[in-house]
Amino acid sequence: MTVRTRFAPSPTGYLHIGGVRTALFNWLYARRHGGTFILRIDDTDAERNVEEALEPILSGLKWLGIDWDEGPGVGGPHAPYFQSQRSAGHKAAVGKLLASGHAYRDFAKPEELDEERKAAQAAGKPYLYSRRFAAFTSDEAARFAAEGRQGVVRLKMPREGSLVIDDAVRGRVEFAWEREQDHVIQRADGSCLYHLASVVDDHDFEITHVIRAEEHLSNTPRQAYIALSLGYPLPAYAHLPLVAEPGSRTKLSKRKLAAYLKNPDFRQMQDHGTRIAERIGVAAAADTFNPVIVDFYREVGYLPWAIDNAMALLGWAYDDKTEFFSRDELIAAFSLERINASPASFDPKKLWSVQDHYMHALSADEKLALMLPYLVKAGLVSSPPTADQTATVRRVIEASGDRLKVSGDILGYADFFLLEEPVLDPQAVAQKLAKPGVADLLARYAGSIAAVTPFEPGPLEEATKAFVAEAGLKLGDVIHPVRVAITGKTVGPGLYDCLAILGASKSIARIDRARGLAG
RNA sequence: GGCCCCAUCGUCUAGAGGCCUAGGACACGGGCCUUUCAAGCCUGCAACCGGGGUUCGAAUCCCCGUGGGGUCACCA
Repeated sequence: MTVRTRFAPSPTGYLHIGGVRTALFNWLYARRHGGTFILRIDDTDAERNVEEALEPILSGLKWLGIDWDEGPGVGGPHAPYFQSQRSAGHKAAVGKLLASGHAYRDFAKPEELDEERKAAQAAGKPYLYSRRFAAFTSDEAARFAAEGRQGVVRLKMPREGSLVIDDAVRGRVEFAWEREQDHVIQRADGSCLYHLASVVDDHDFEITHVIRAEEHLSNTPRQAYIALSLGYPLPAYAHLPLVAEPGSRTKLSKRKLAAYLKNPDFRQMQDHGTRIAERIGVAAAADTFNPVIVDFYREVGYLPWAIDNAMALLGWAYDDKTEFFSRDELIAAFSLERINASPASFDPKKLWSVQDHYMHALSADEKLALMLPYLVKAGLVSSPPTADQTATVRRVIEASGDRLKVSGDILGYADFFLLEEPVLDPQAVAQKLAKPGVADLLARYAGSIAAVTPFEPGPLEEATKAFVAEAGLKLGDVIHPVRVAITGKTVGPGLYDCLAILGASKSIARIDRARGLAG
């Protein structure tokens, strides 16, 4: 049997990080078993701008390297892959269910249903529809319709016995049929609902493994009932643990963003990303740009595989020590058996550290290719960058080392080299420059390095140490004010690197100018 | 509330009856290195929800509590 899995997002306008985990696991399982990974768009709820709402999802998956074998853009033998375009099949299935007595037309009004529900509640009994307005024959249906009632189609759920599924993550799970409601599968307007459509499409697509989040576990009985009634074989089920909020076990939801922002780690990640976004002209409104949404990571310059690797670790582990996997290694290592059953909370710090690890592993040239576009977008280099600019940025990247955690971080490390004048951080100026004697110190230091040749880190270090020794100072006494003088900041690459990258004339000019601000 | 799921350091997890004095990673604390900030190295702190069984032996199996979560739409 060829493994066939699917990810079936609704066009909501953004790709949620929890959805990424579900997509990733489906993809990994298919790849692991030489199977097929299918992308289906569950758009039965007829939204207005499906295309617009779908784009971020498709581009997000592509960016993450989660490629699909069948679906939008690539087609496939079971096209179309949009649920809204498969309604004929859904309606035919409803017809079959009706004909076989597994479903019925129902003419109850919402308020009548409410009444029953309330009565059951008052009696302290579990609610079960009386089927009072069920029409099992066309005569009955005609009579109800004559009363001006509207008909929907409901599942005629069994009222005894139970369903047992063998979930790949949870093991044996049993549901009593009598606890299941007669769910609506077709609306009065003839359109079909998700559960029906999903089961029919899964069967049409020959899906062998339904791998989805745990929130769907309690939907399984009605779906299994539909499948069984239609004579479909049941797929294997694997219900993944929920991706929970940072520091909690509650399902991660985009709607609760305000609460997440109270989490210091989440907040820090958000603020860091927002700072970068603002500099490159990306709209960074918190509700559309935050660490729950994949676009956030792409815009800010995280590495896609870092996100994948980090998400794979949410609810799954290979062993007691391996955490980093290449794409091929992850595929080879992945199995449903090793999925954990308990909810896993999303930890921004952990994601950050995985990102750090992968950024760390990149060569200067690889970083250059990723980071240069950020400088272009921020207007710090021309488009395309000149050879000089590129060379400077490359040196900055080398000098910055592991300080650059995401591609967008280059903005804060390269700007003072690329700008004619550094932007001075007032606090840095107050702390390091505005001290008595600093102006004089800077003048003497500028003089002492003016003649250094070549103007490179090694000789500069020697000259600086000699200067310090002669003046009877500590190294820090010189380095801190000089750093602020030439970069405007207190943090950055090593000072000798900064001087060398900037060059003798610019360095000395900046030191001279900073004397005006010094004490 | 009914049904279902879950329960090991703050977080992600390893652990399928003895390898457990419970391992790893992130975070956190201390130290080294050091011109800032990172990185790196050393080191420390920190968990089996509770109670009953079963067993020579339980984090692991069973039961009962407790706690947390999901779900109960003419949403997906």
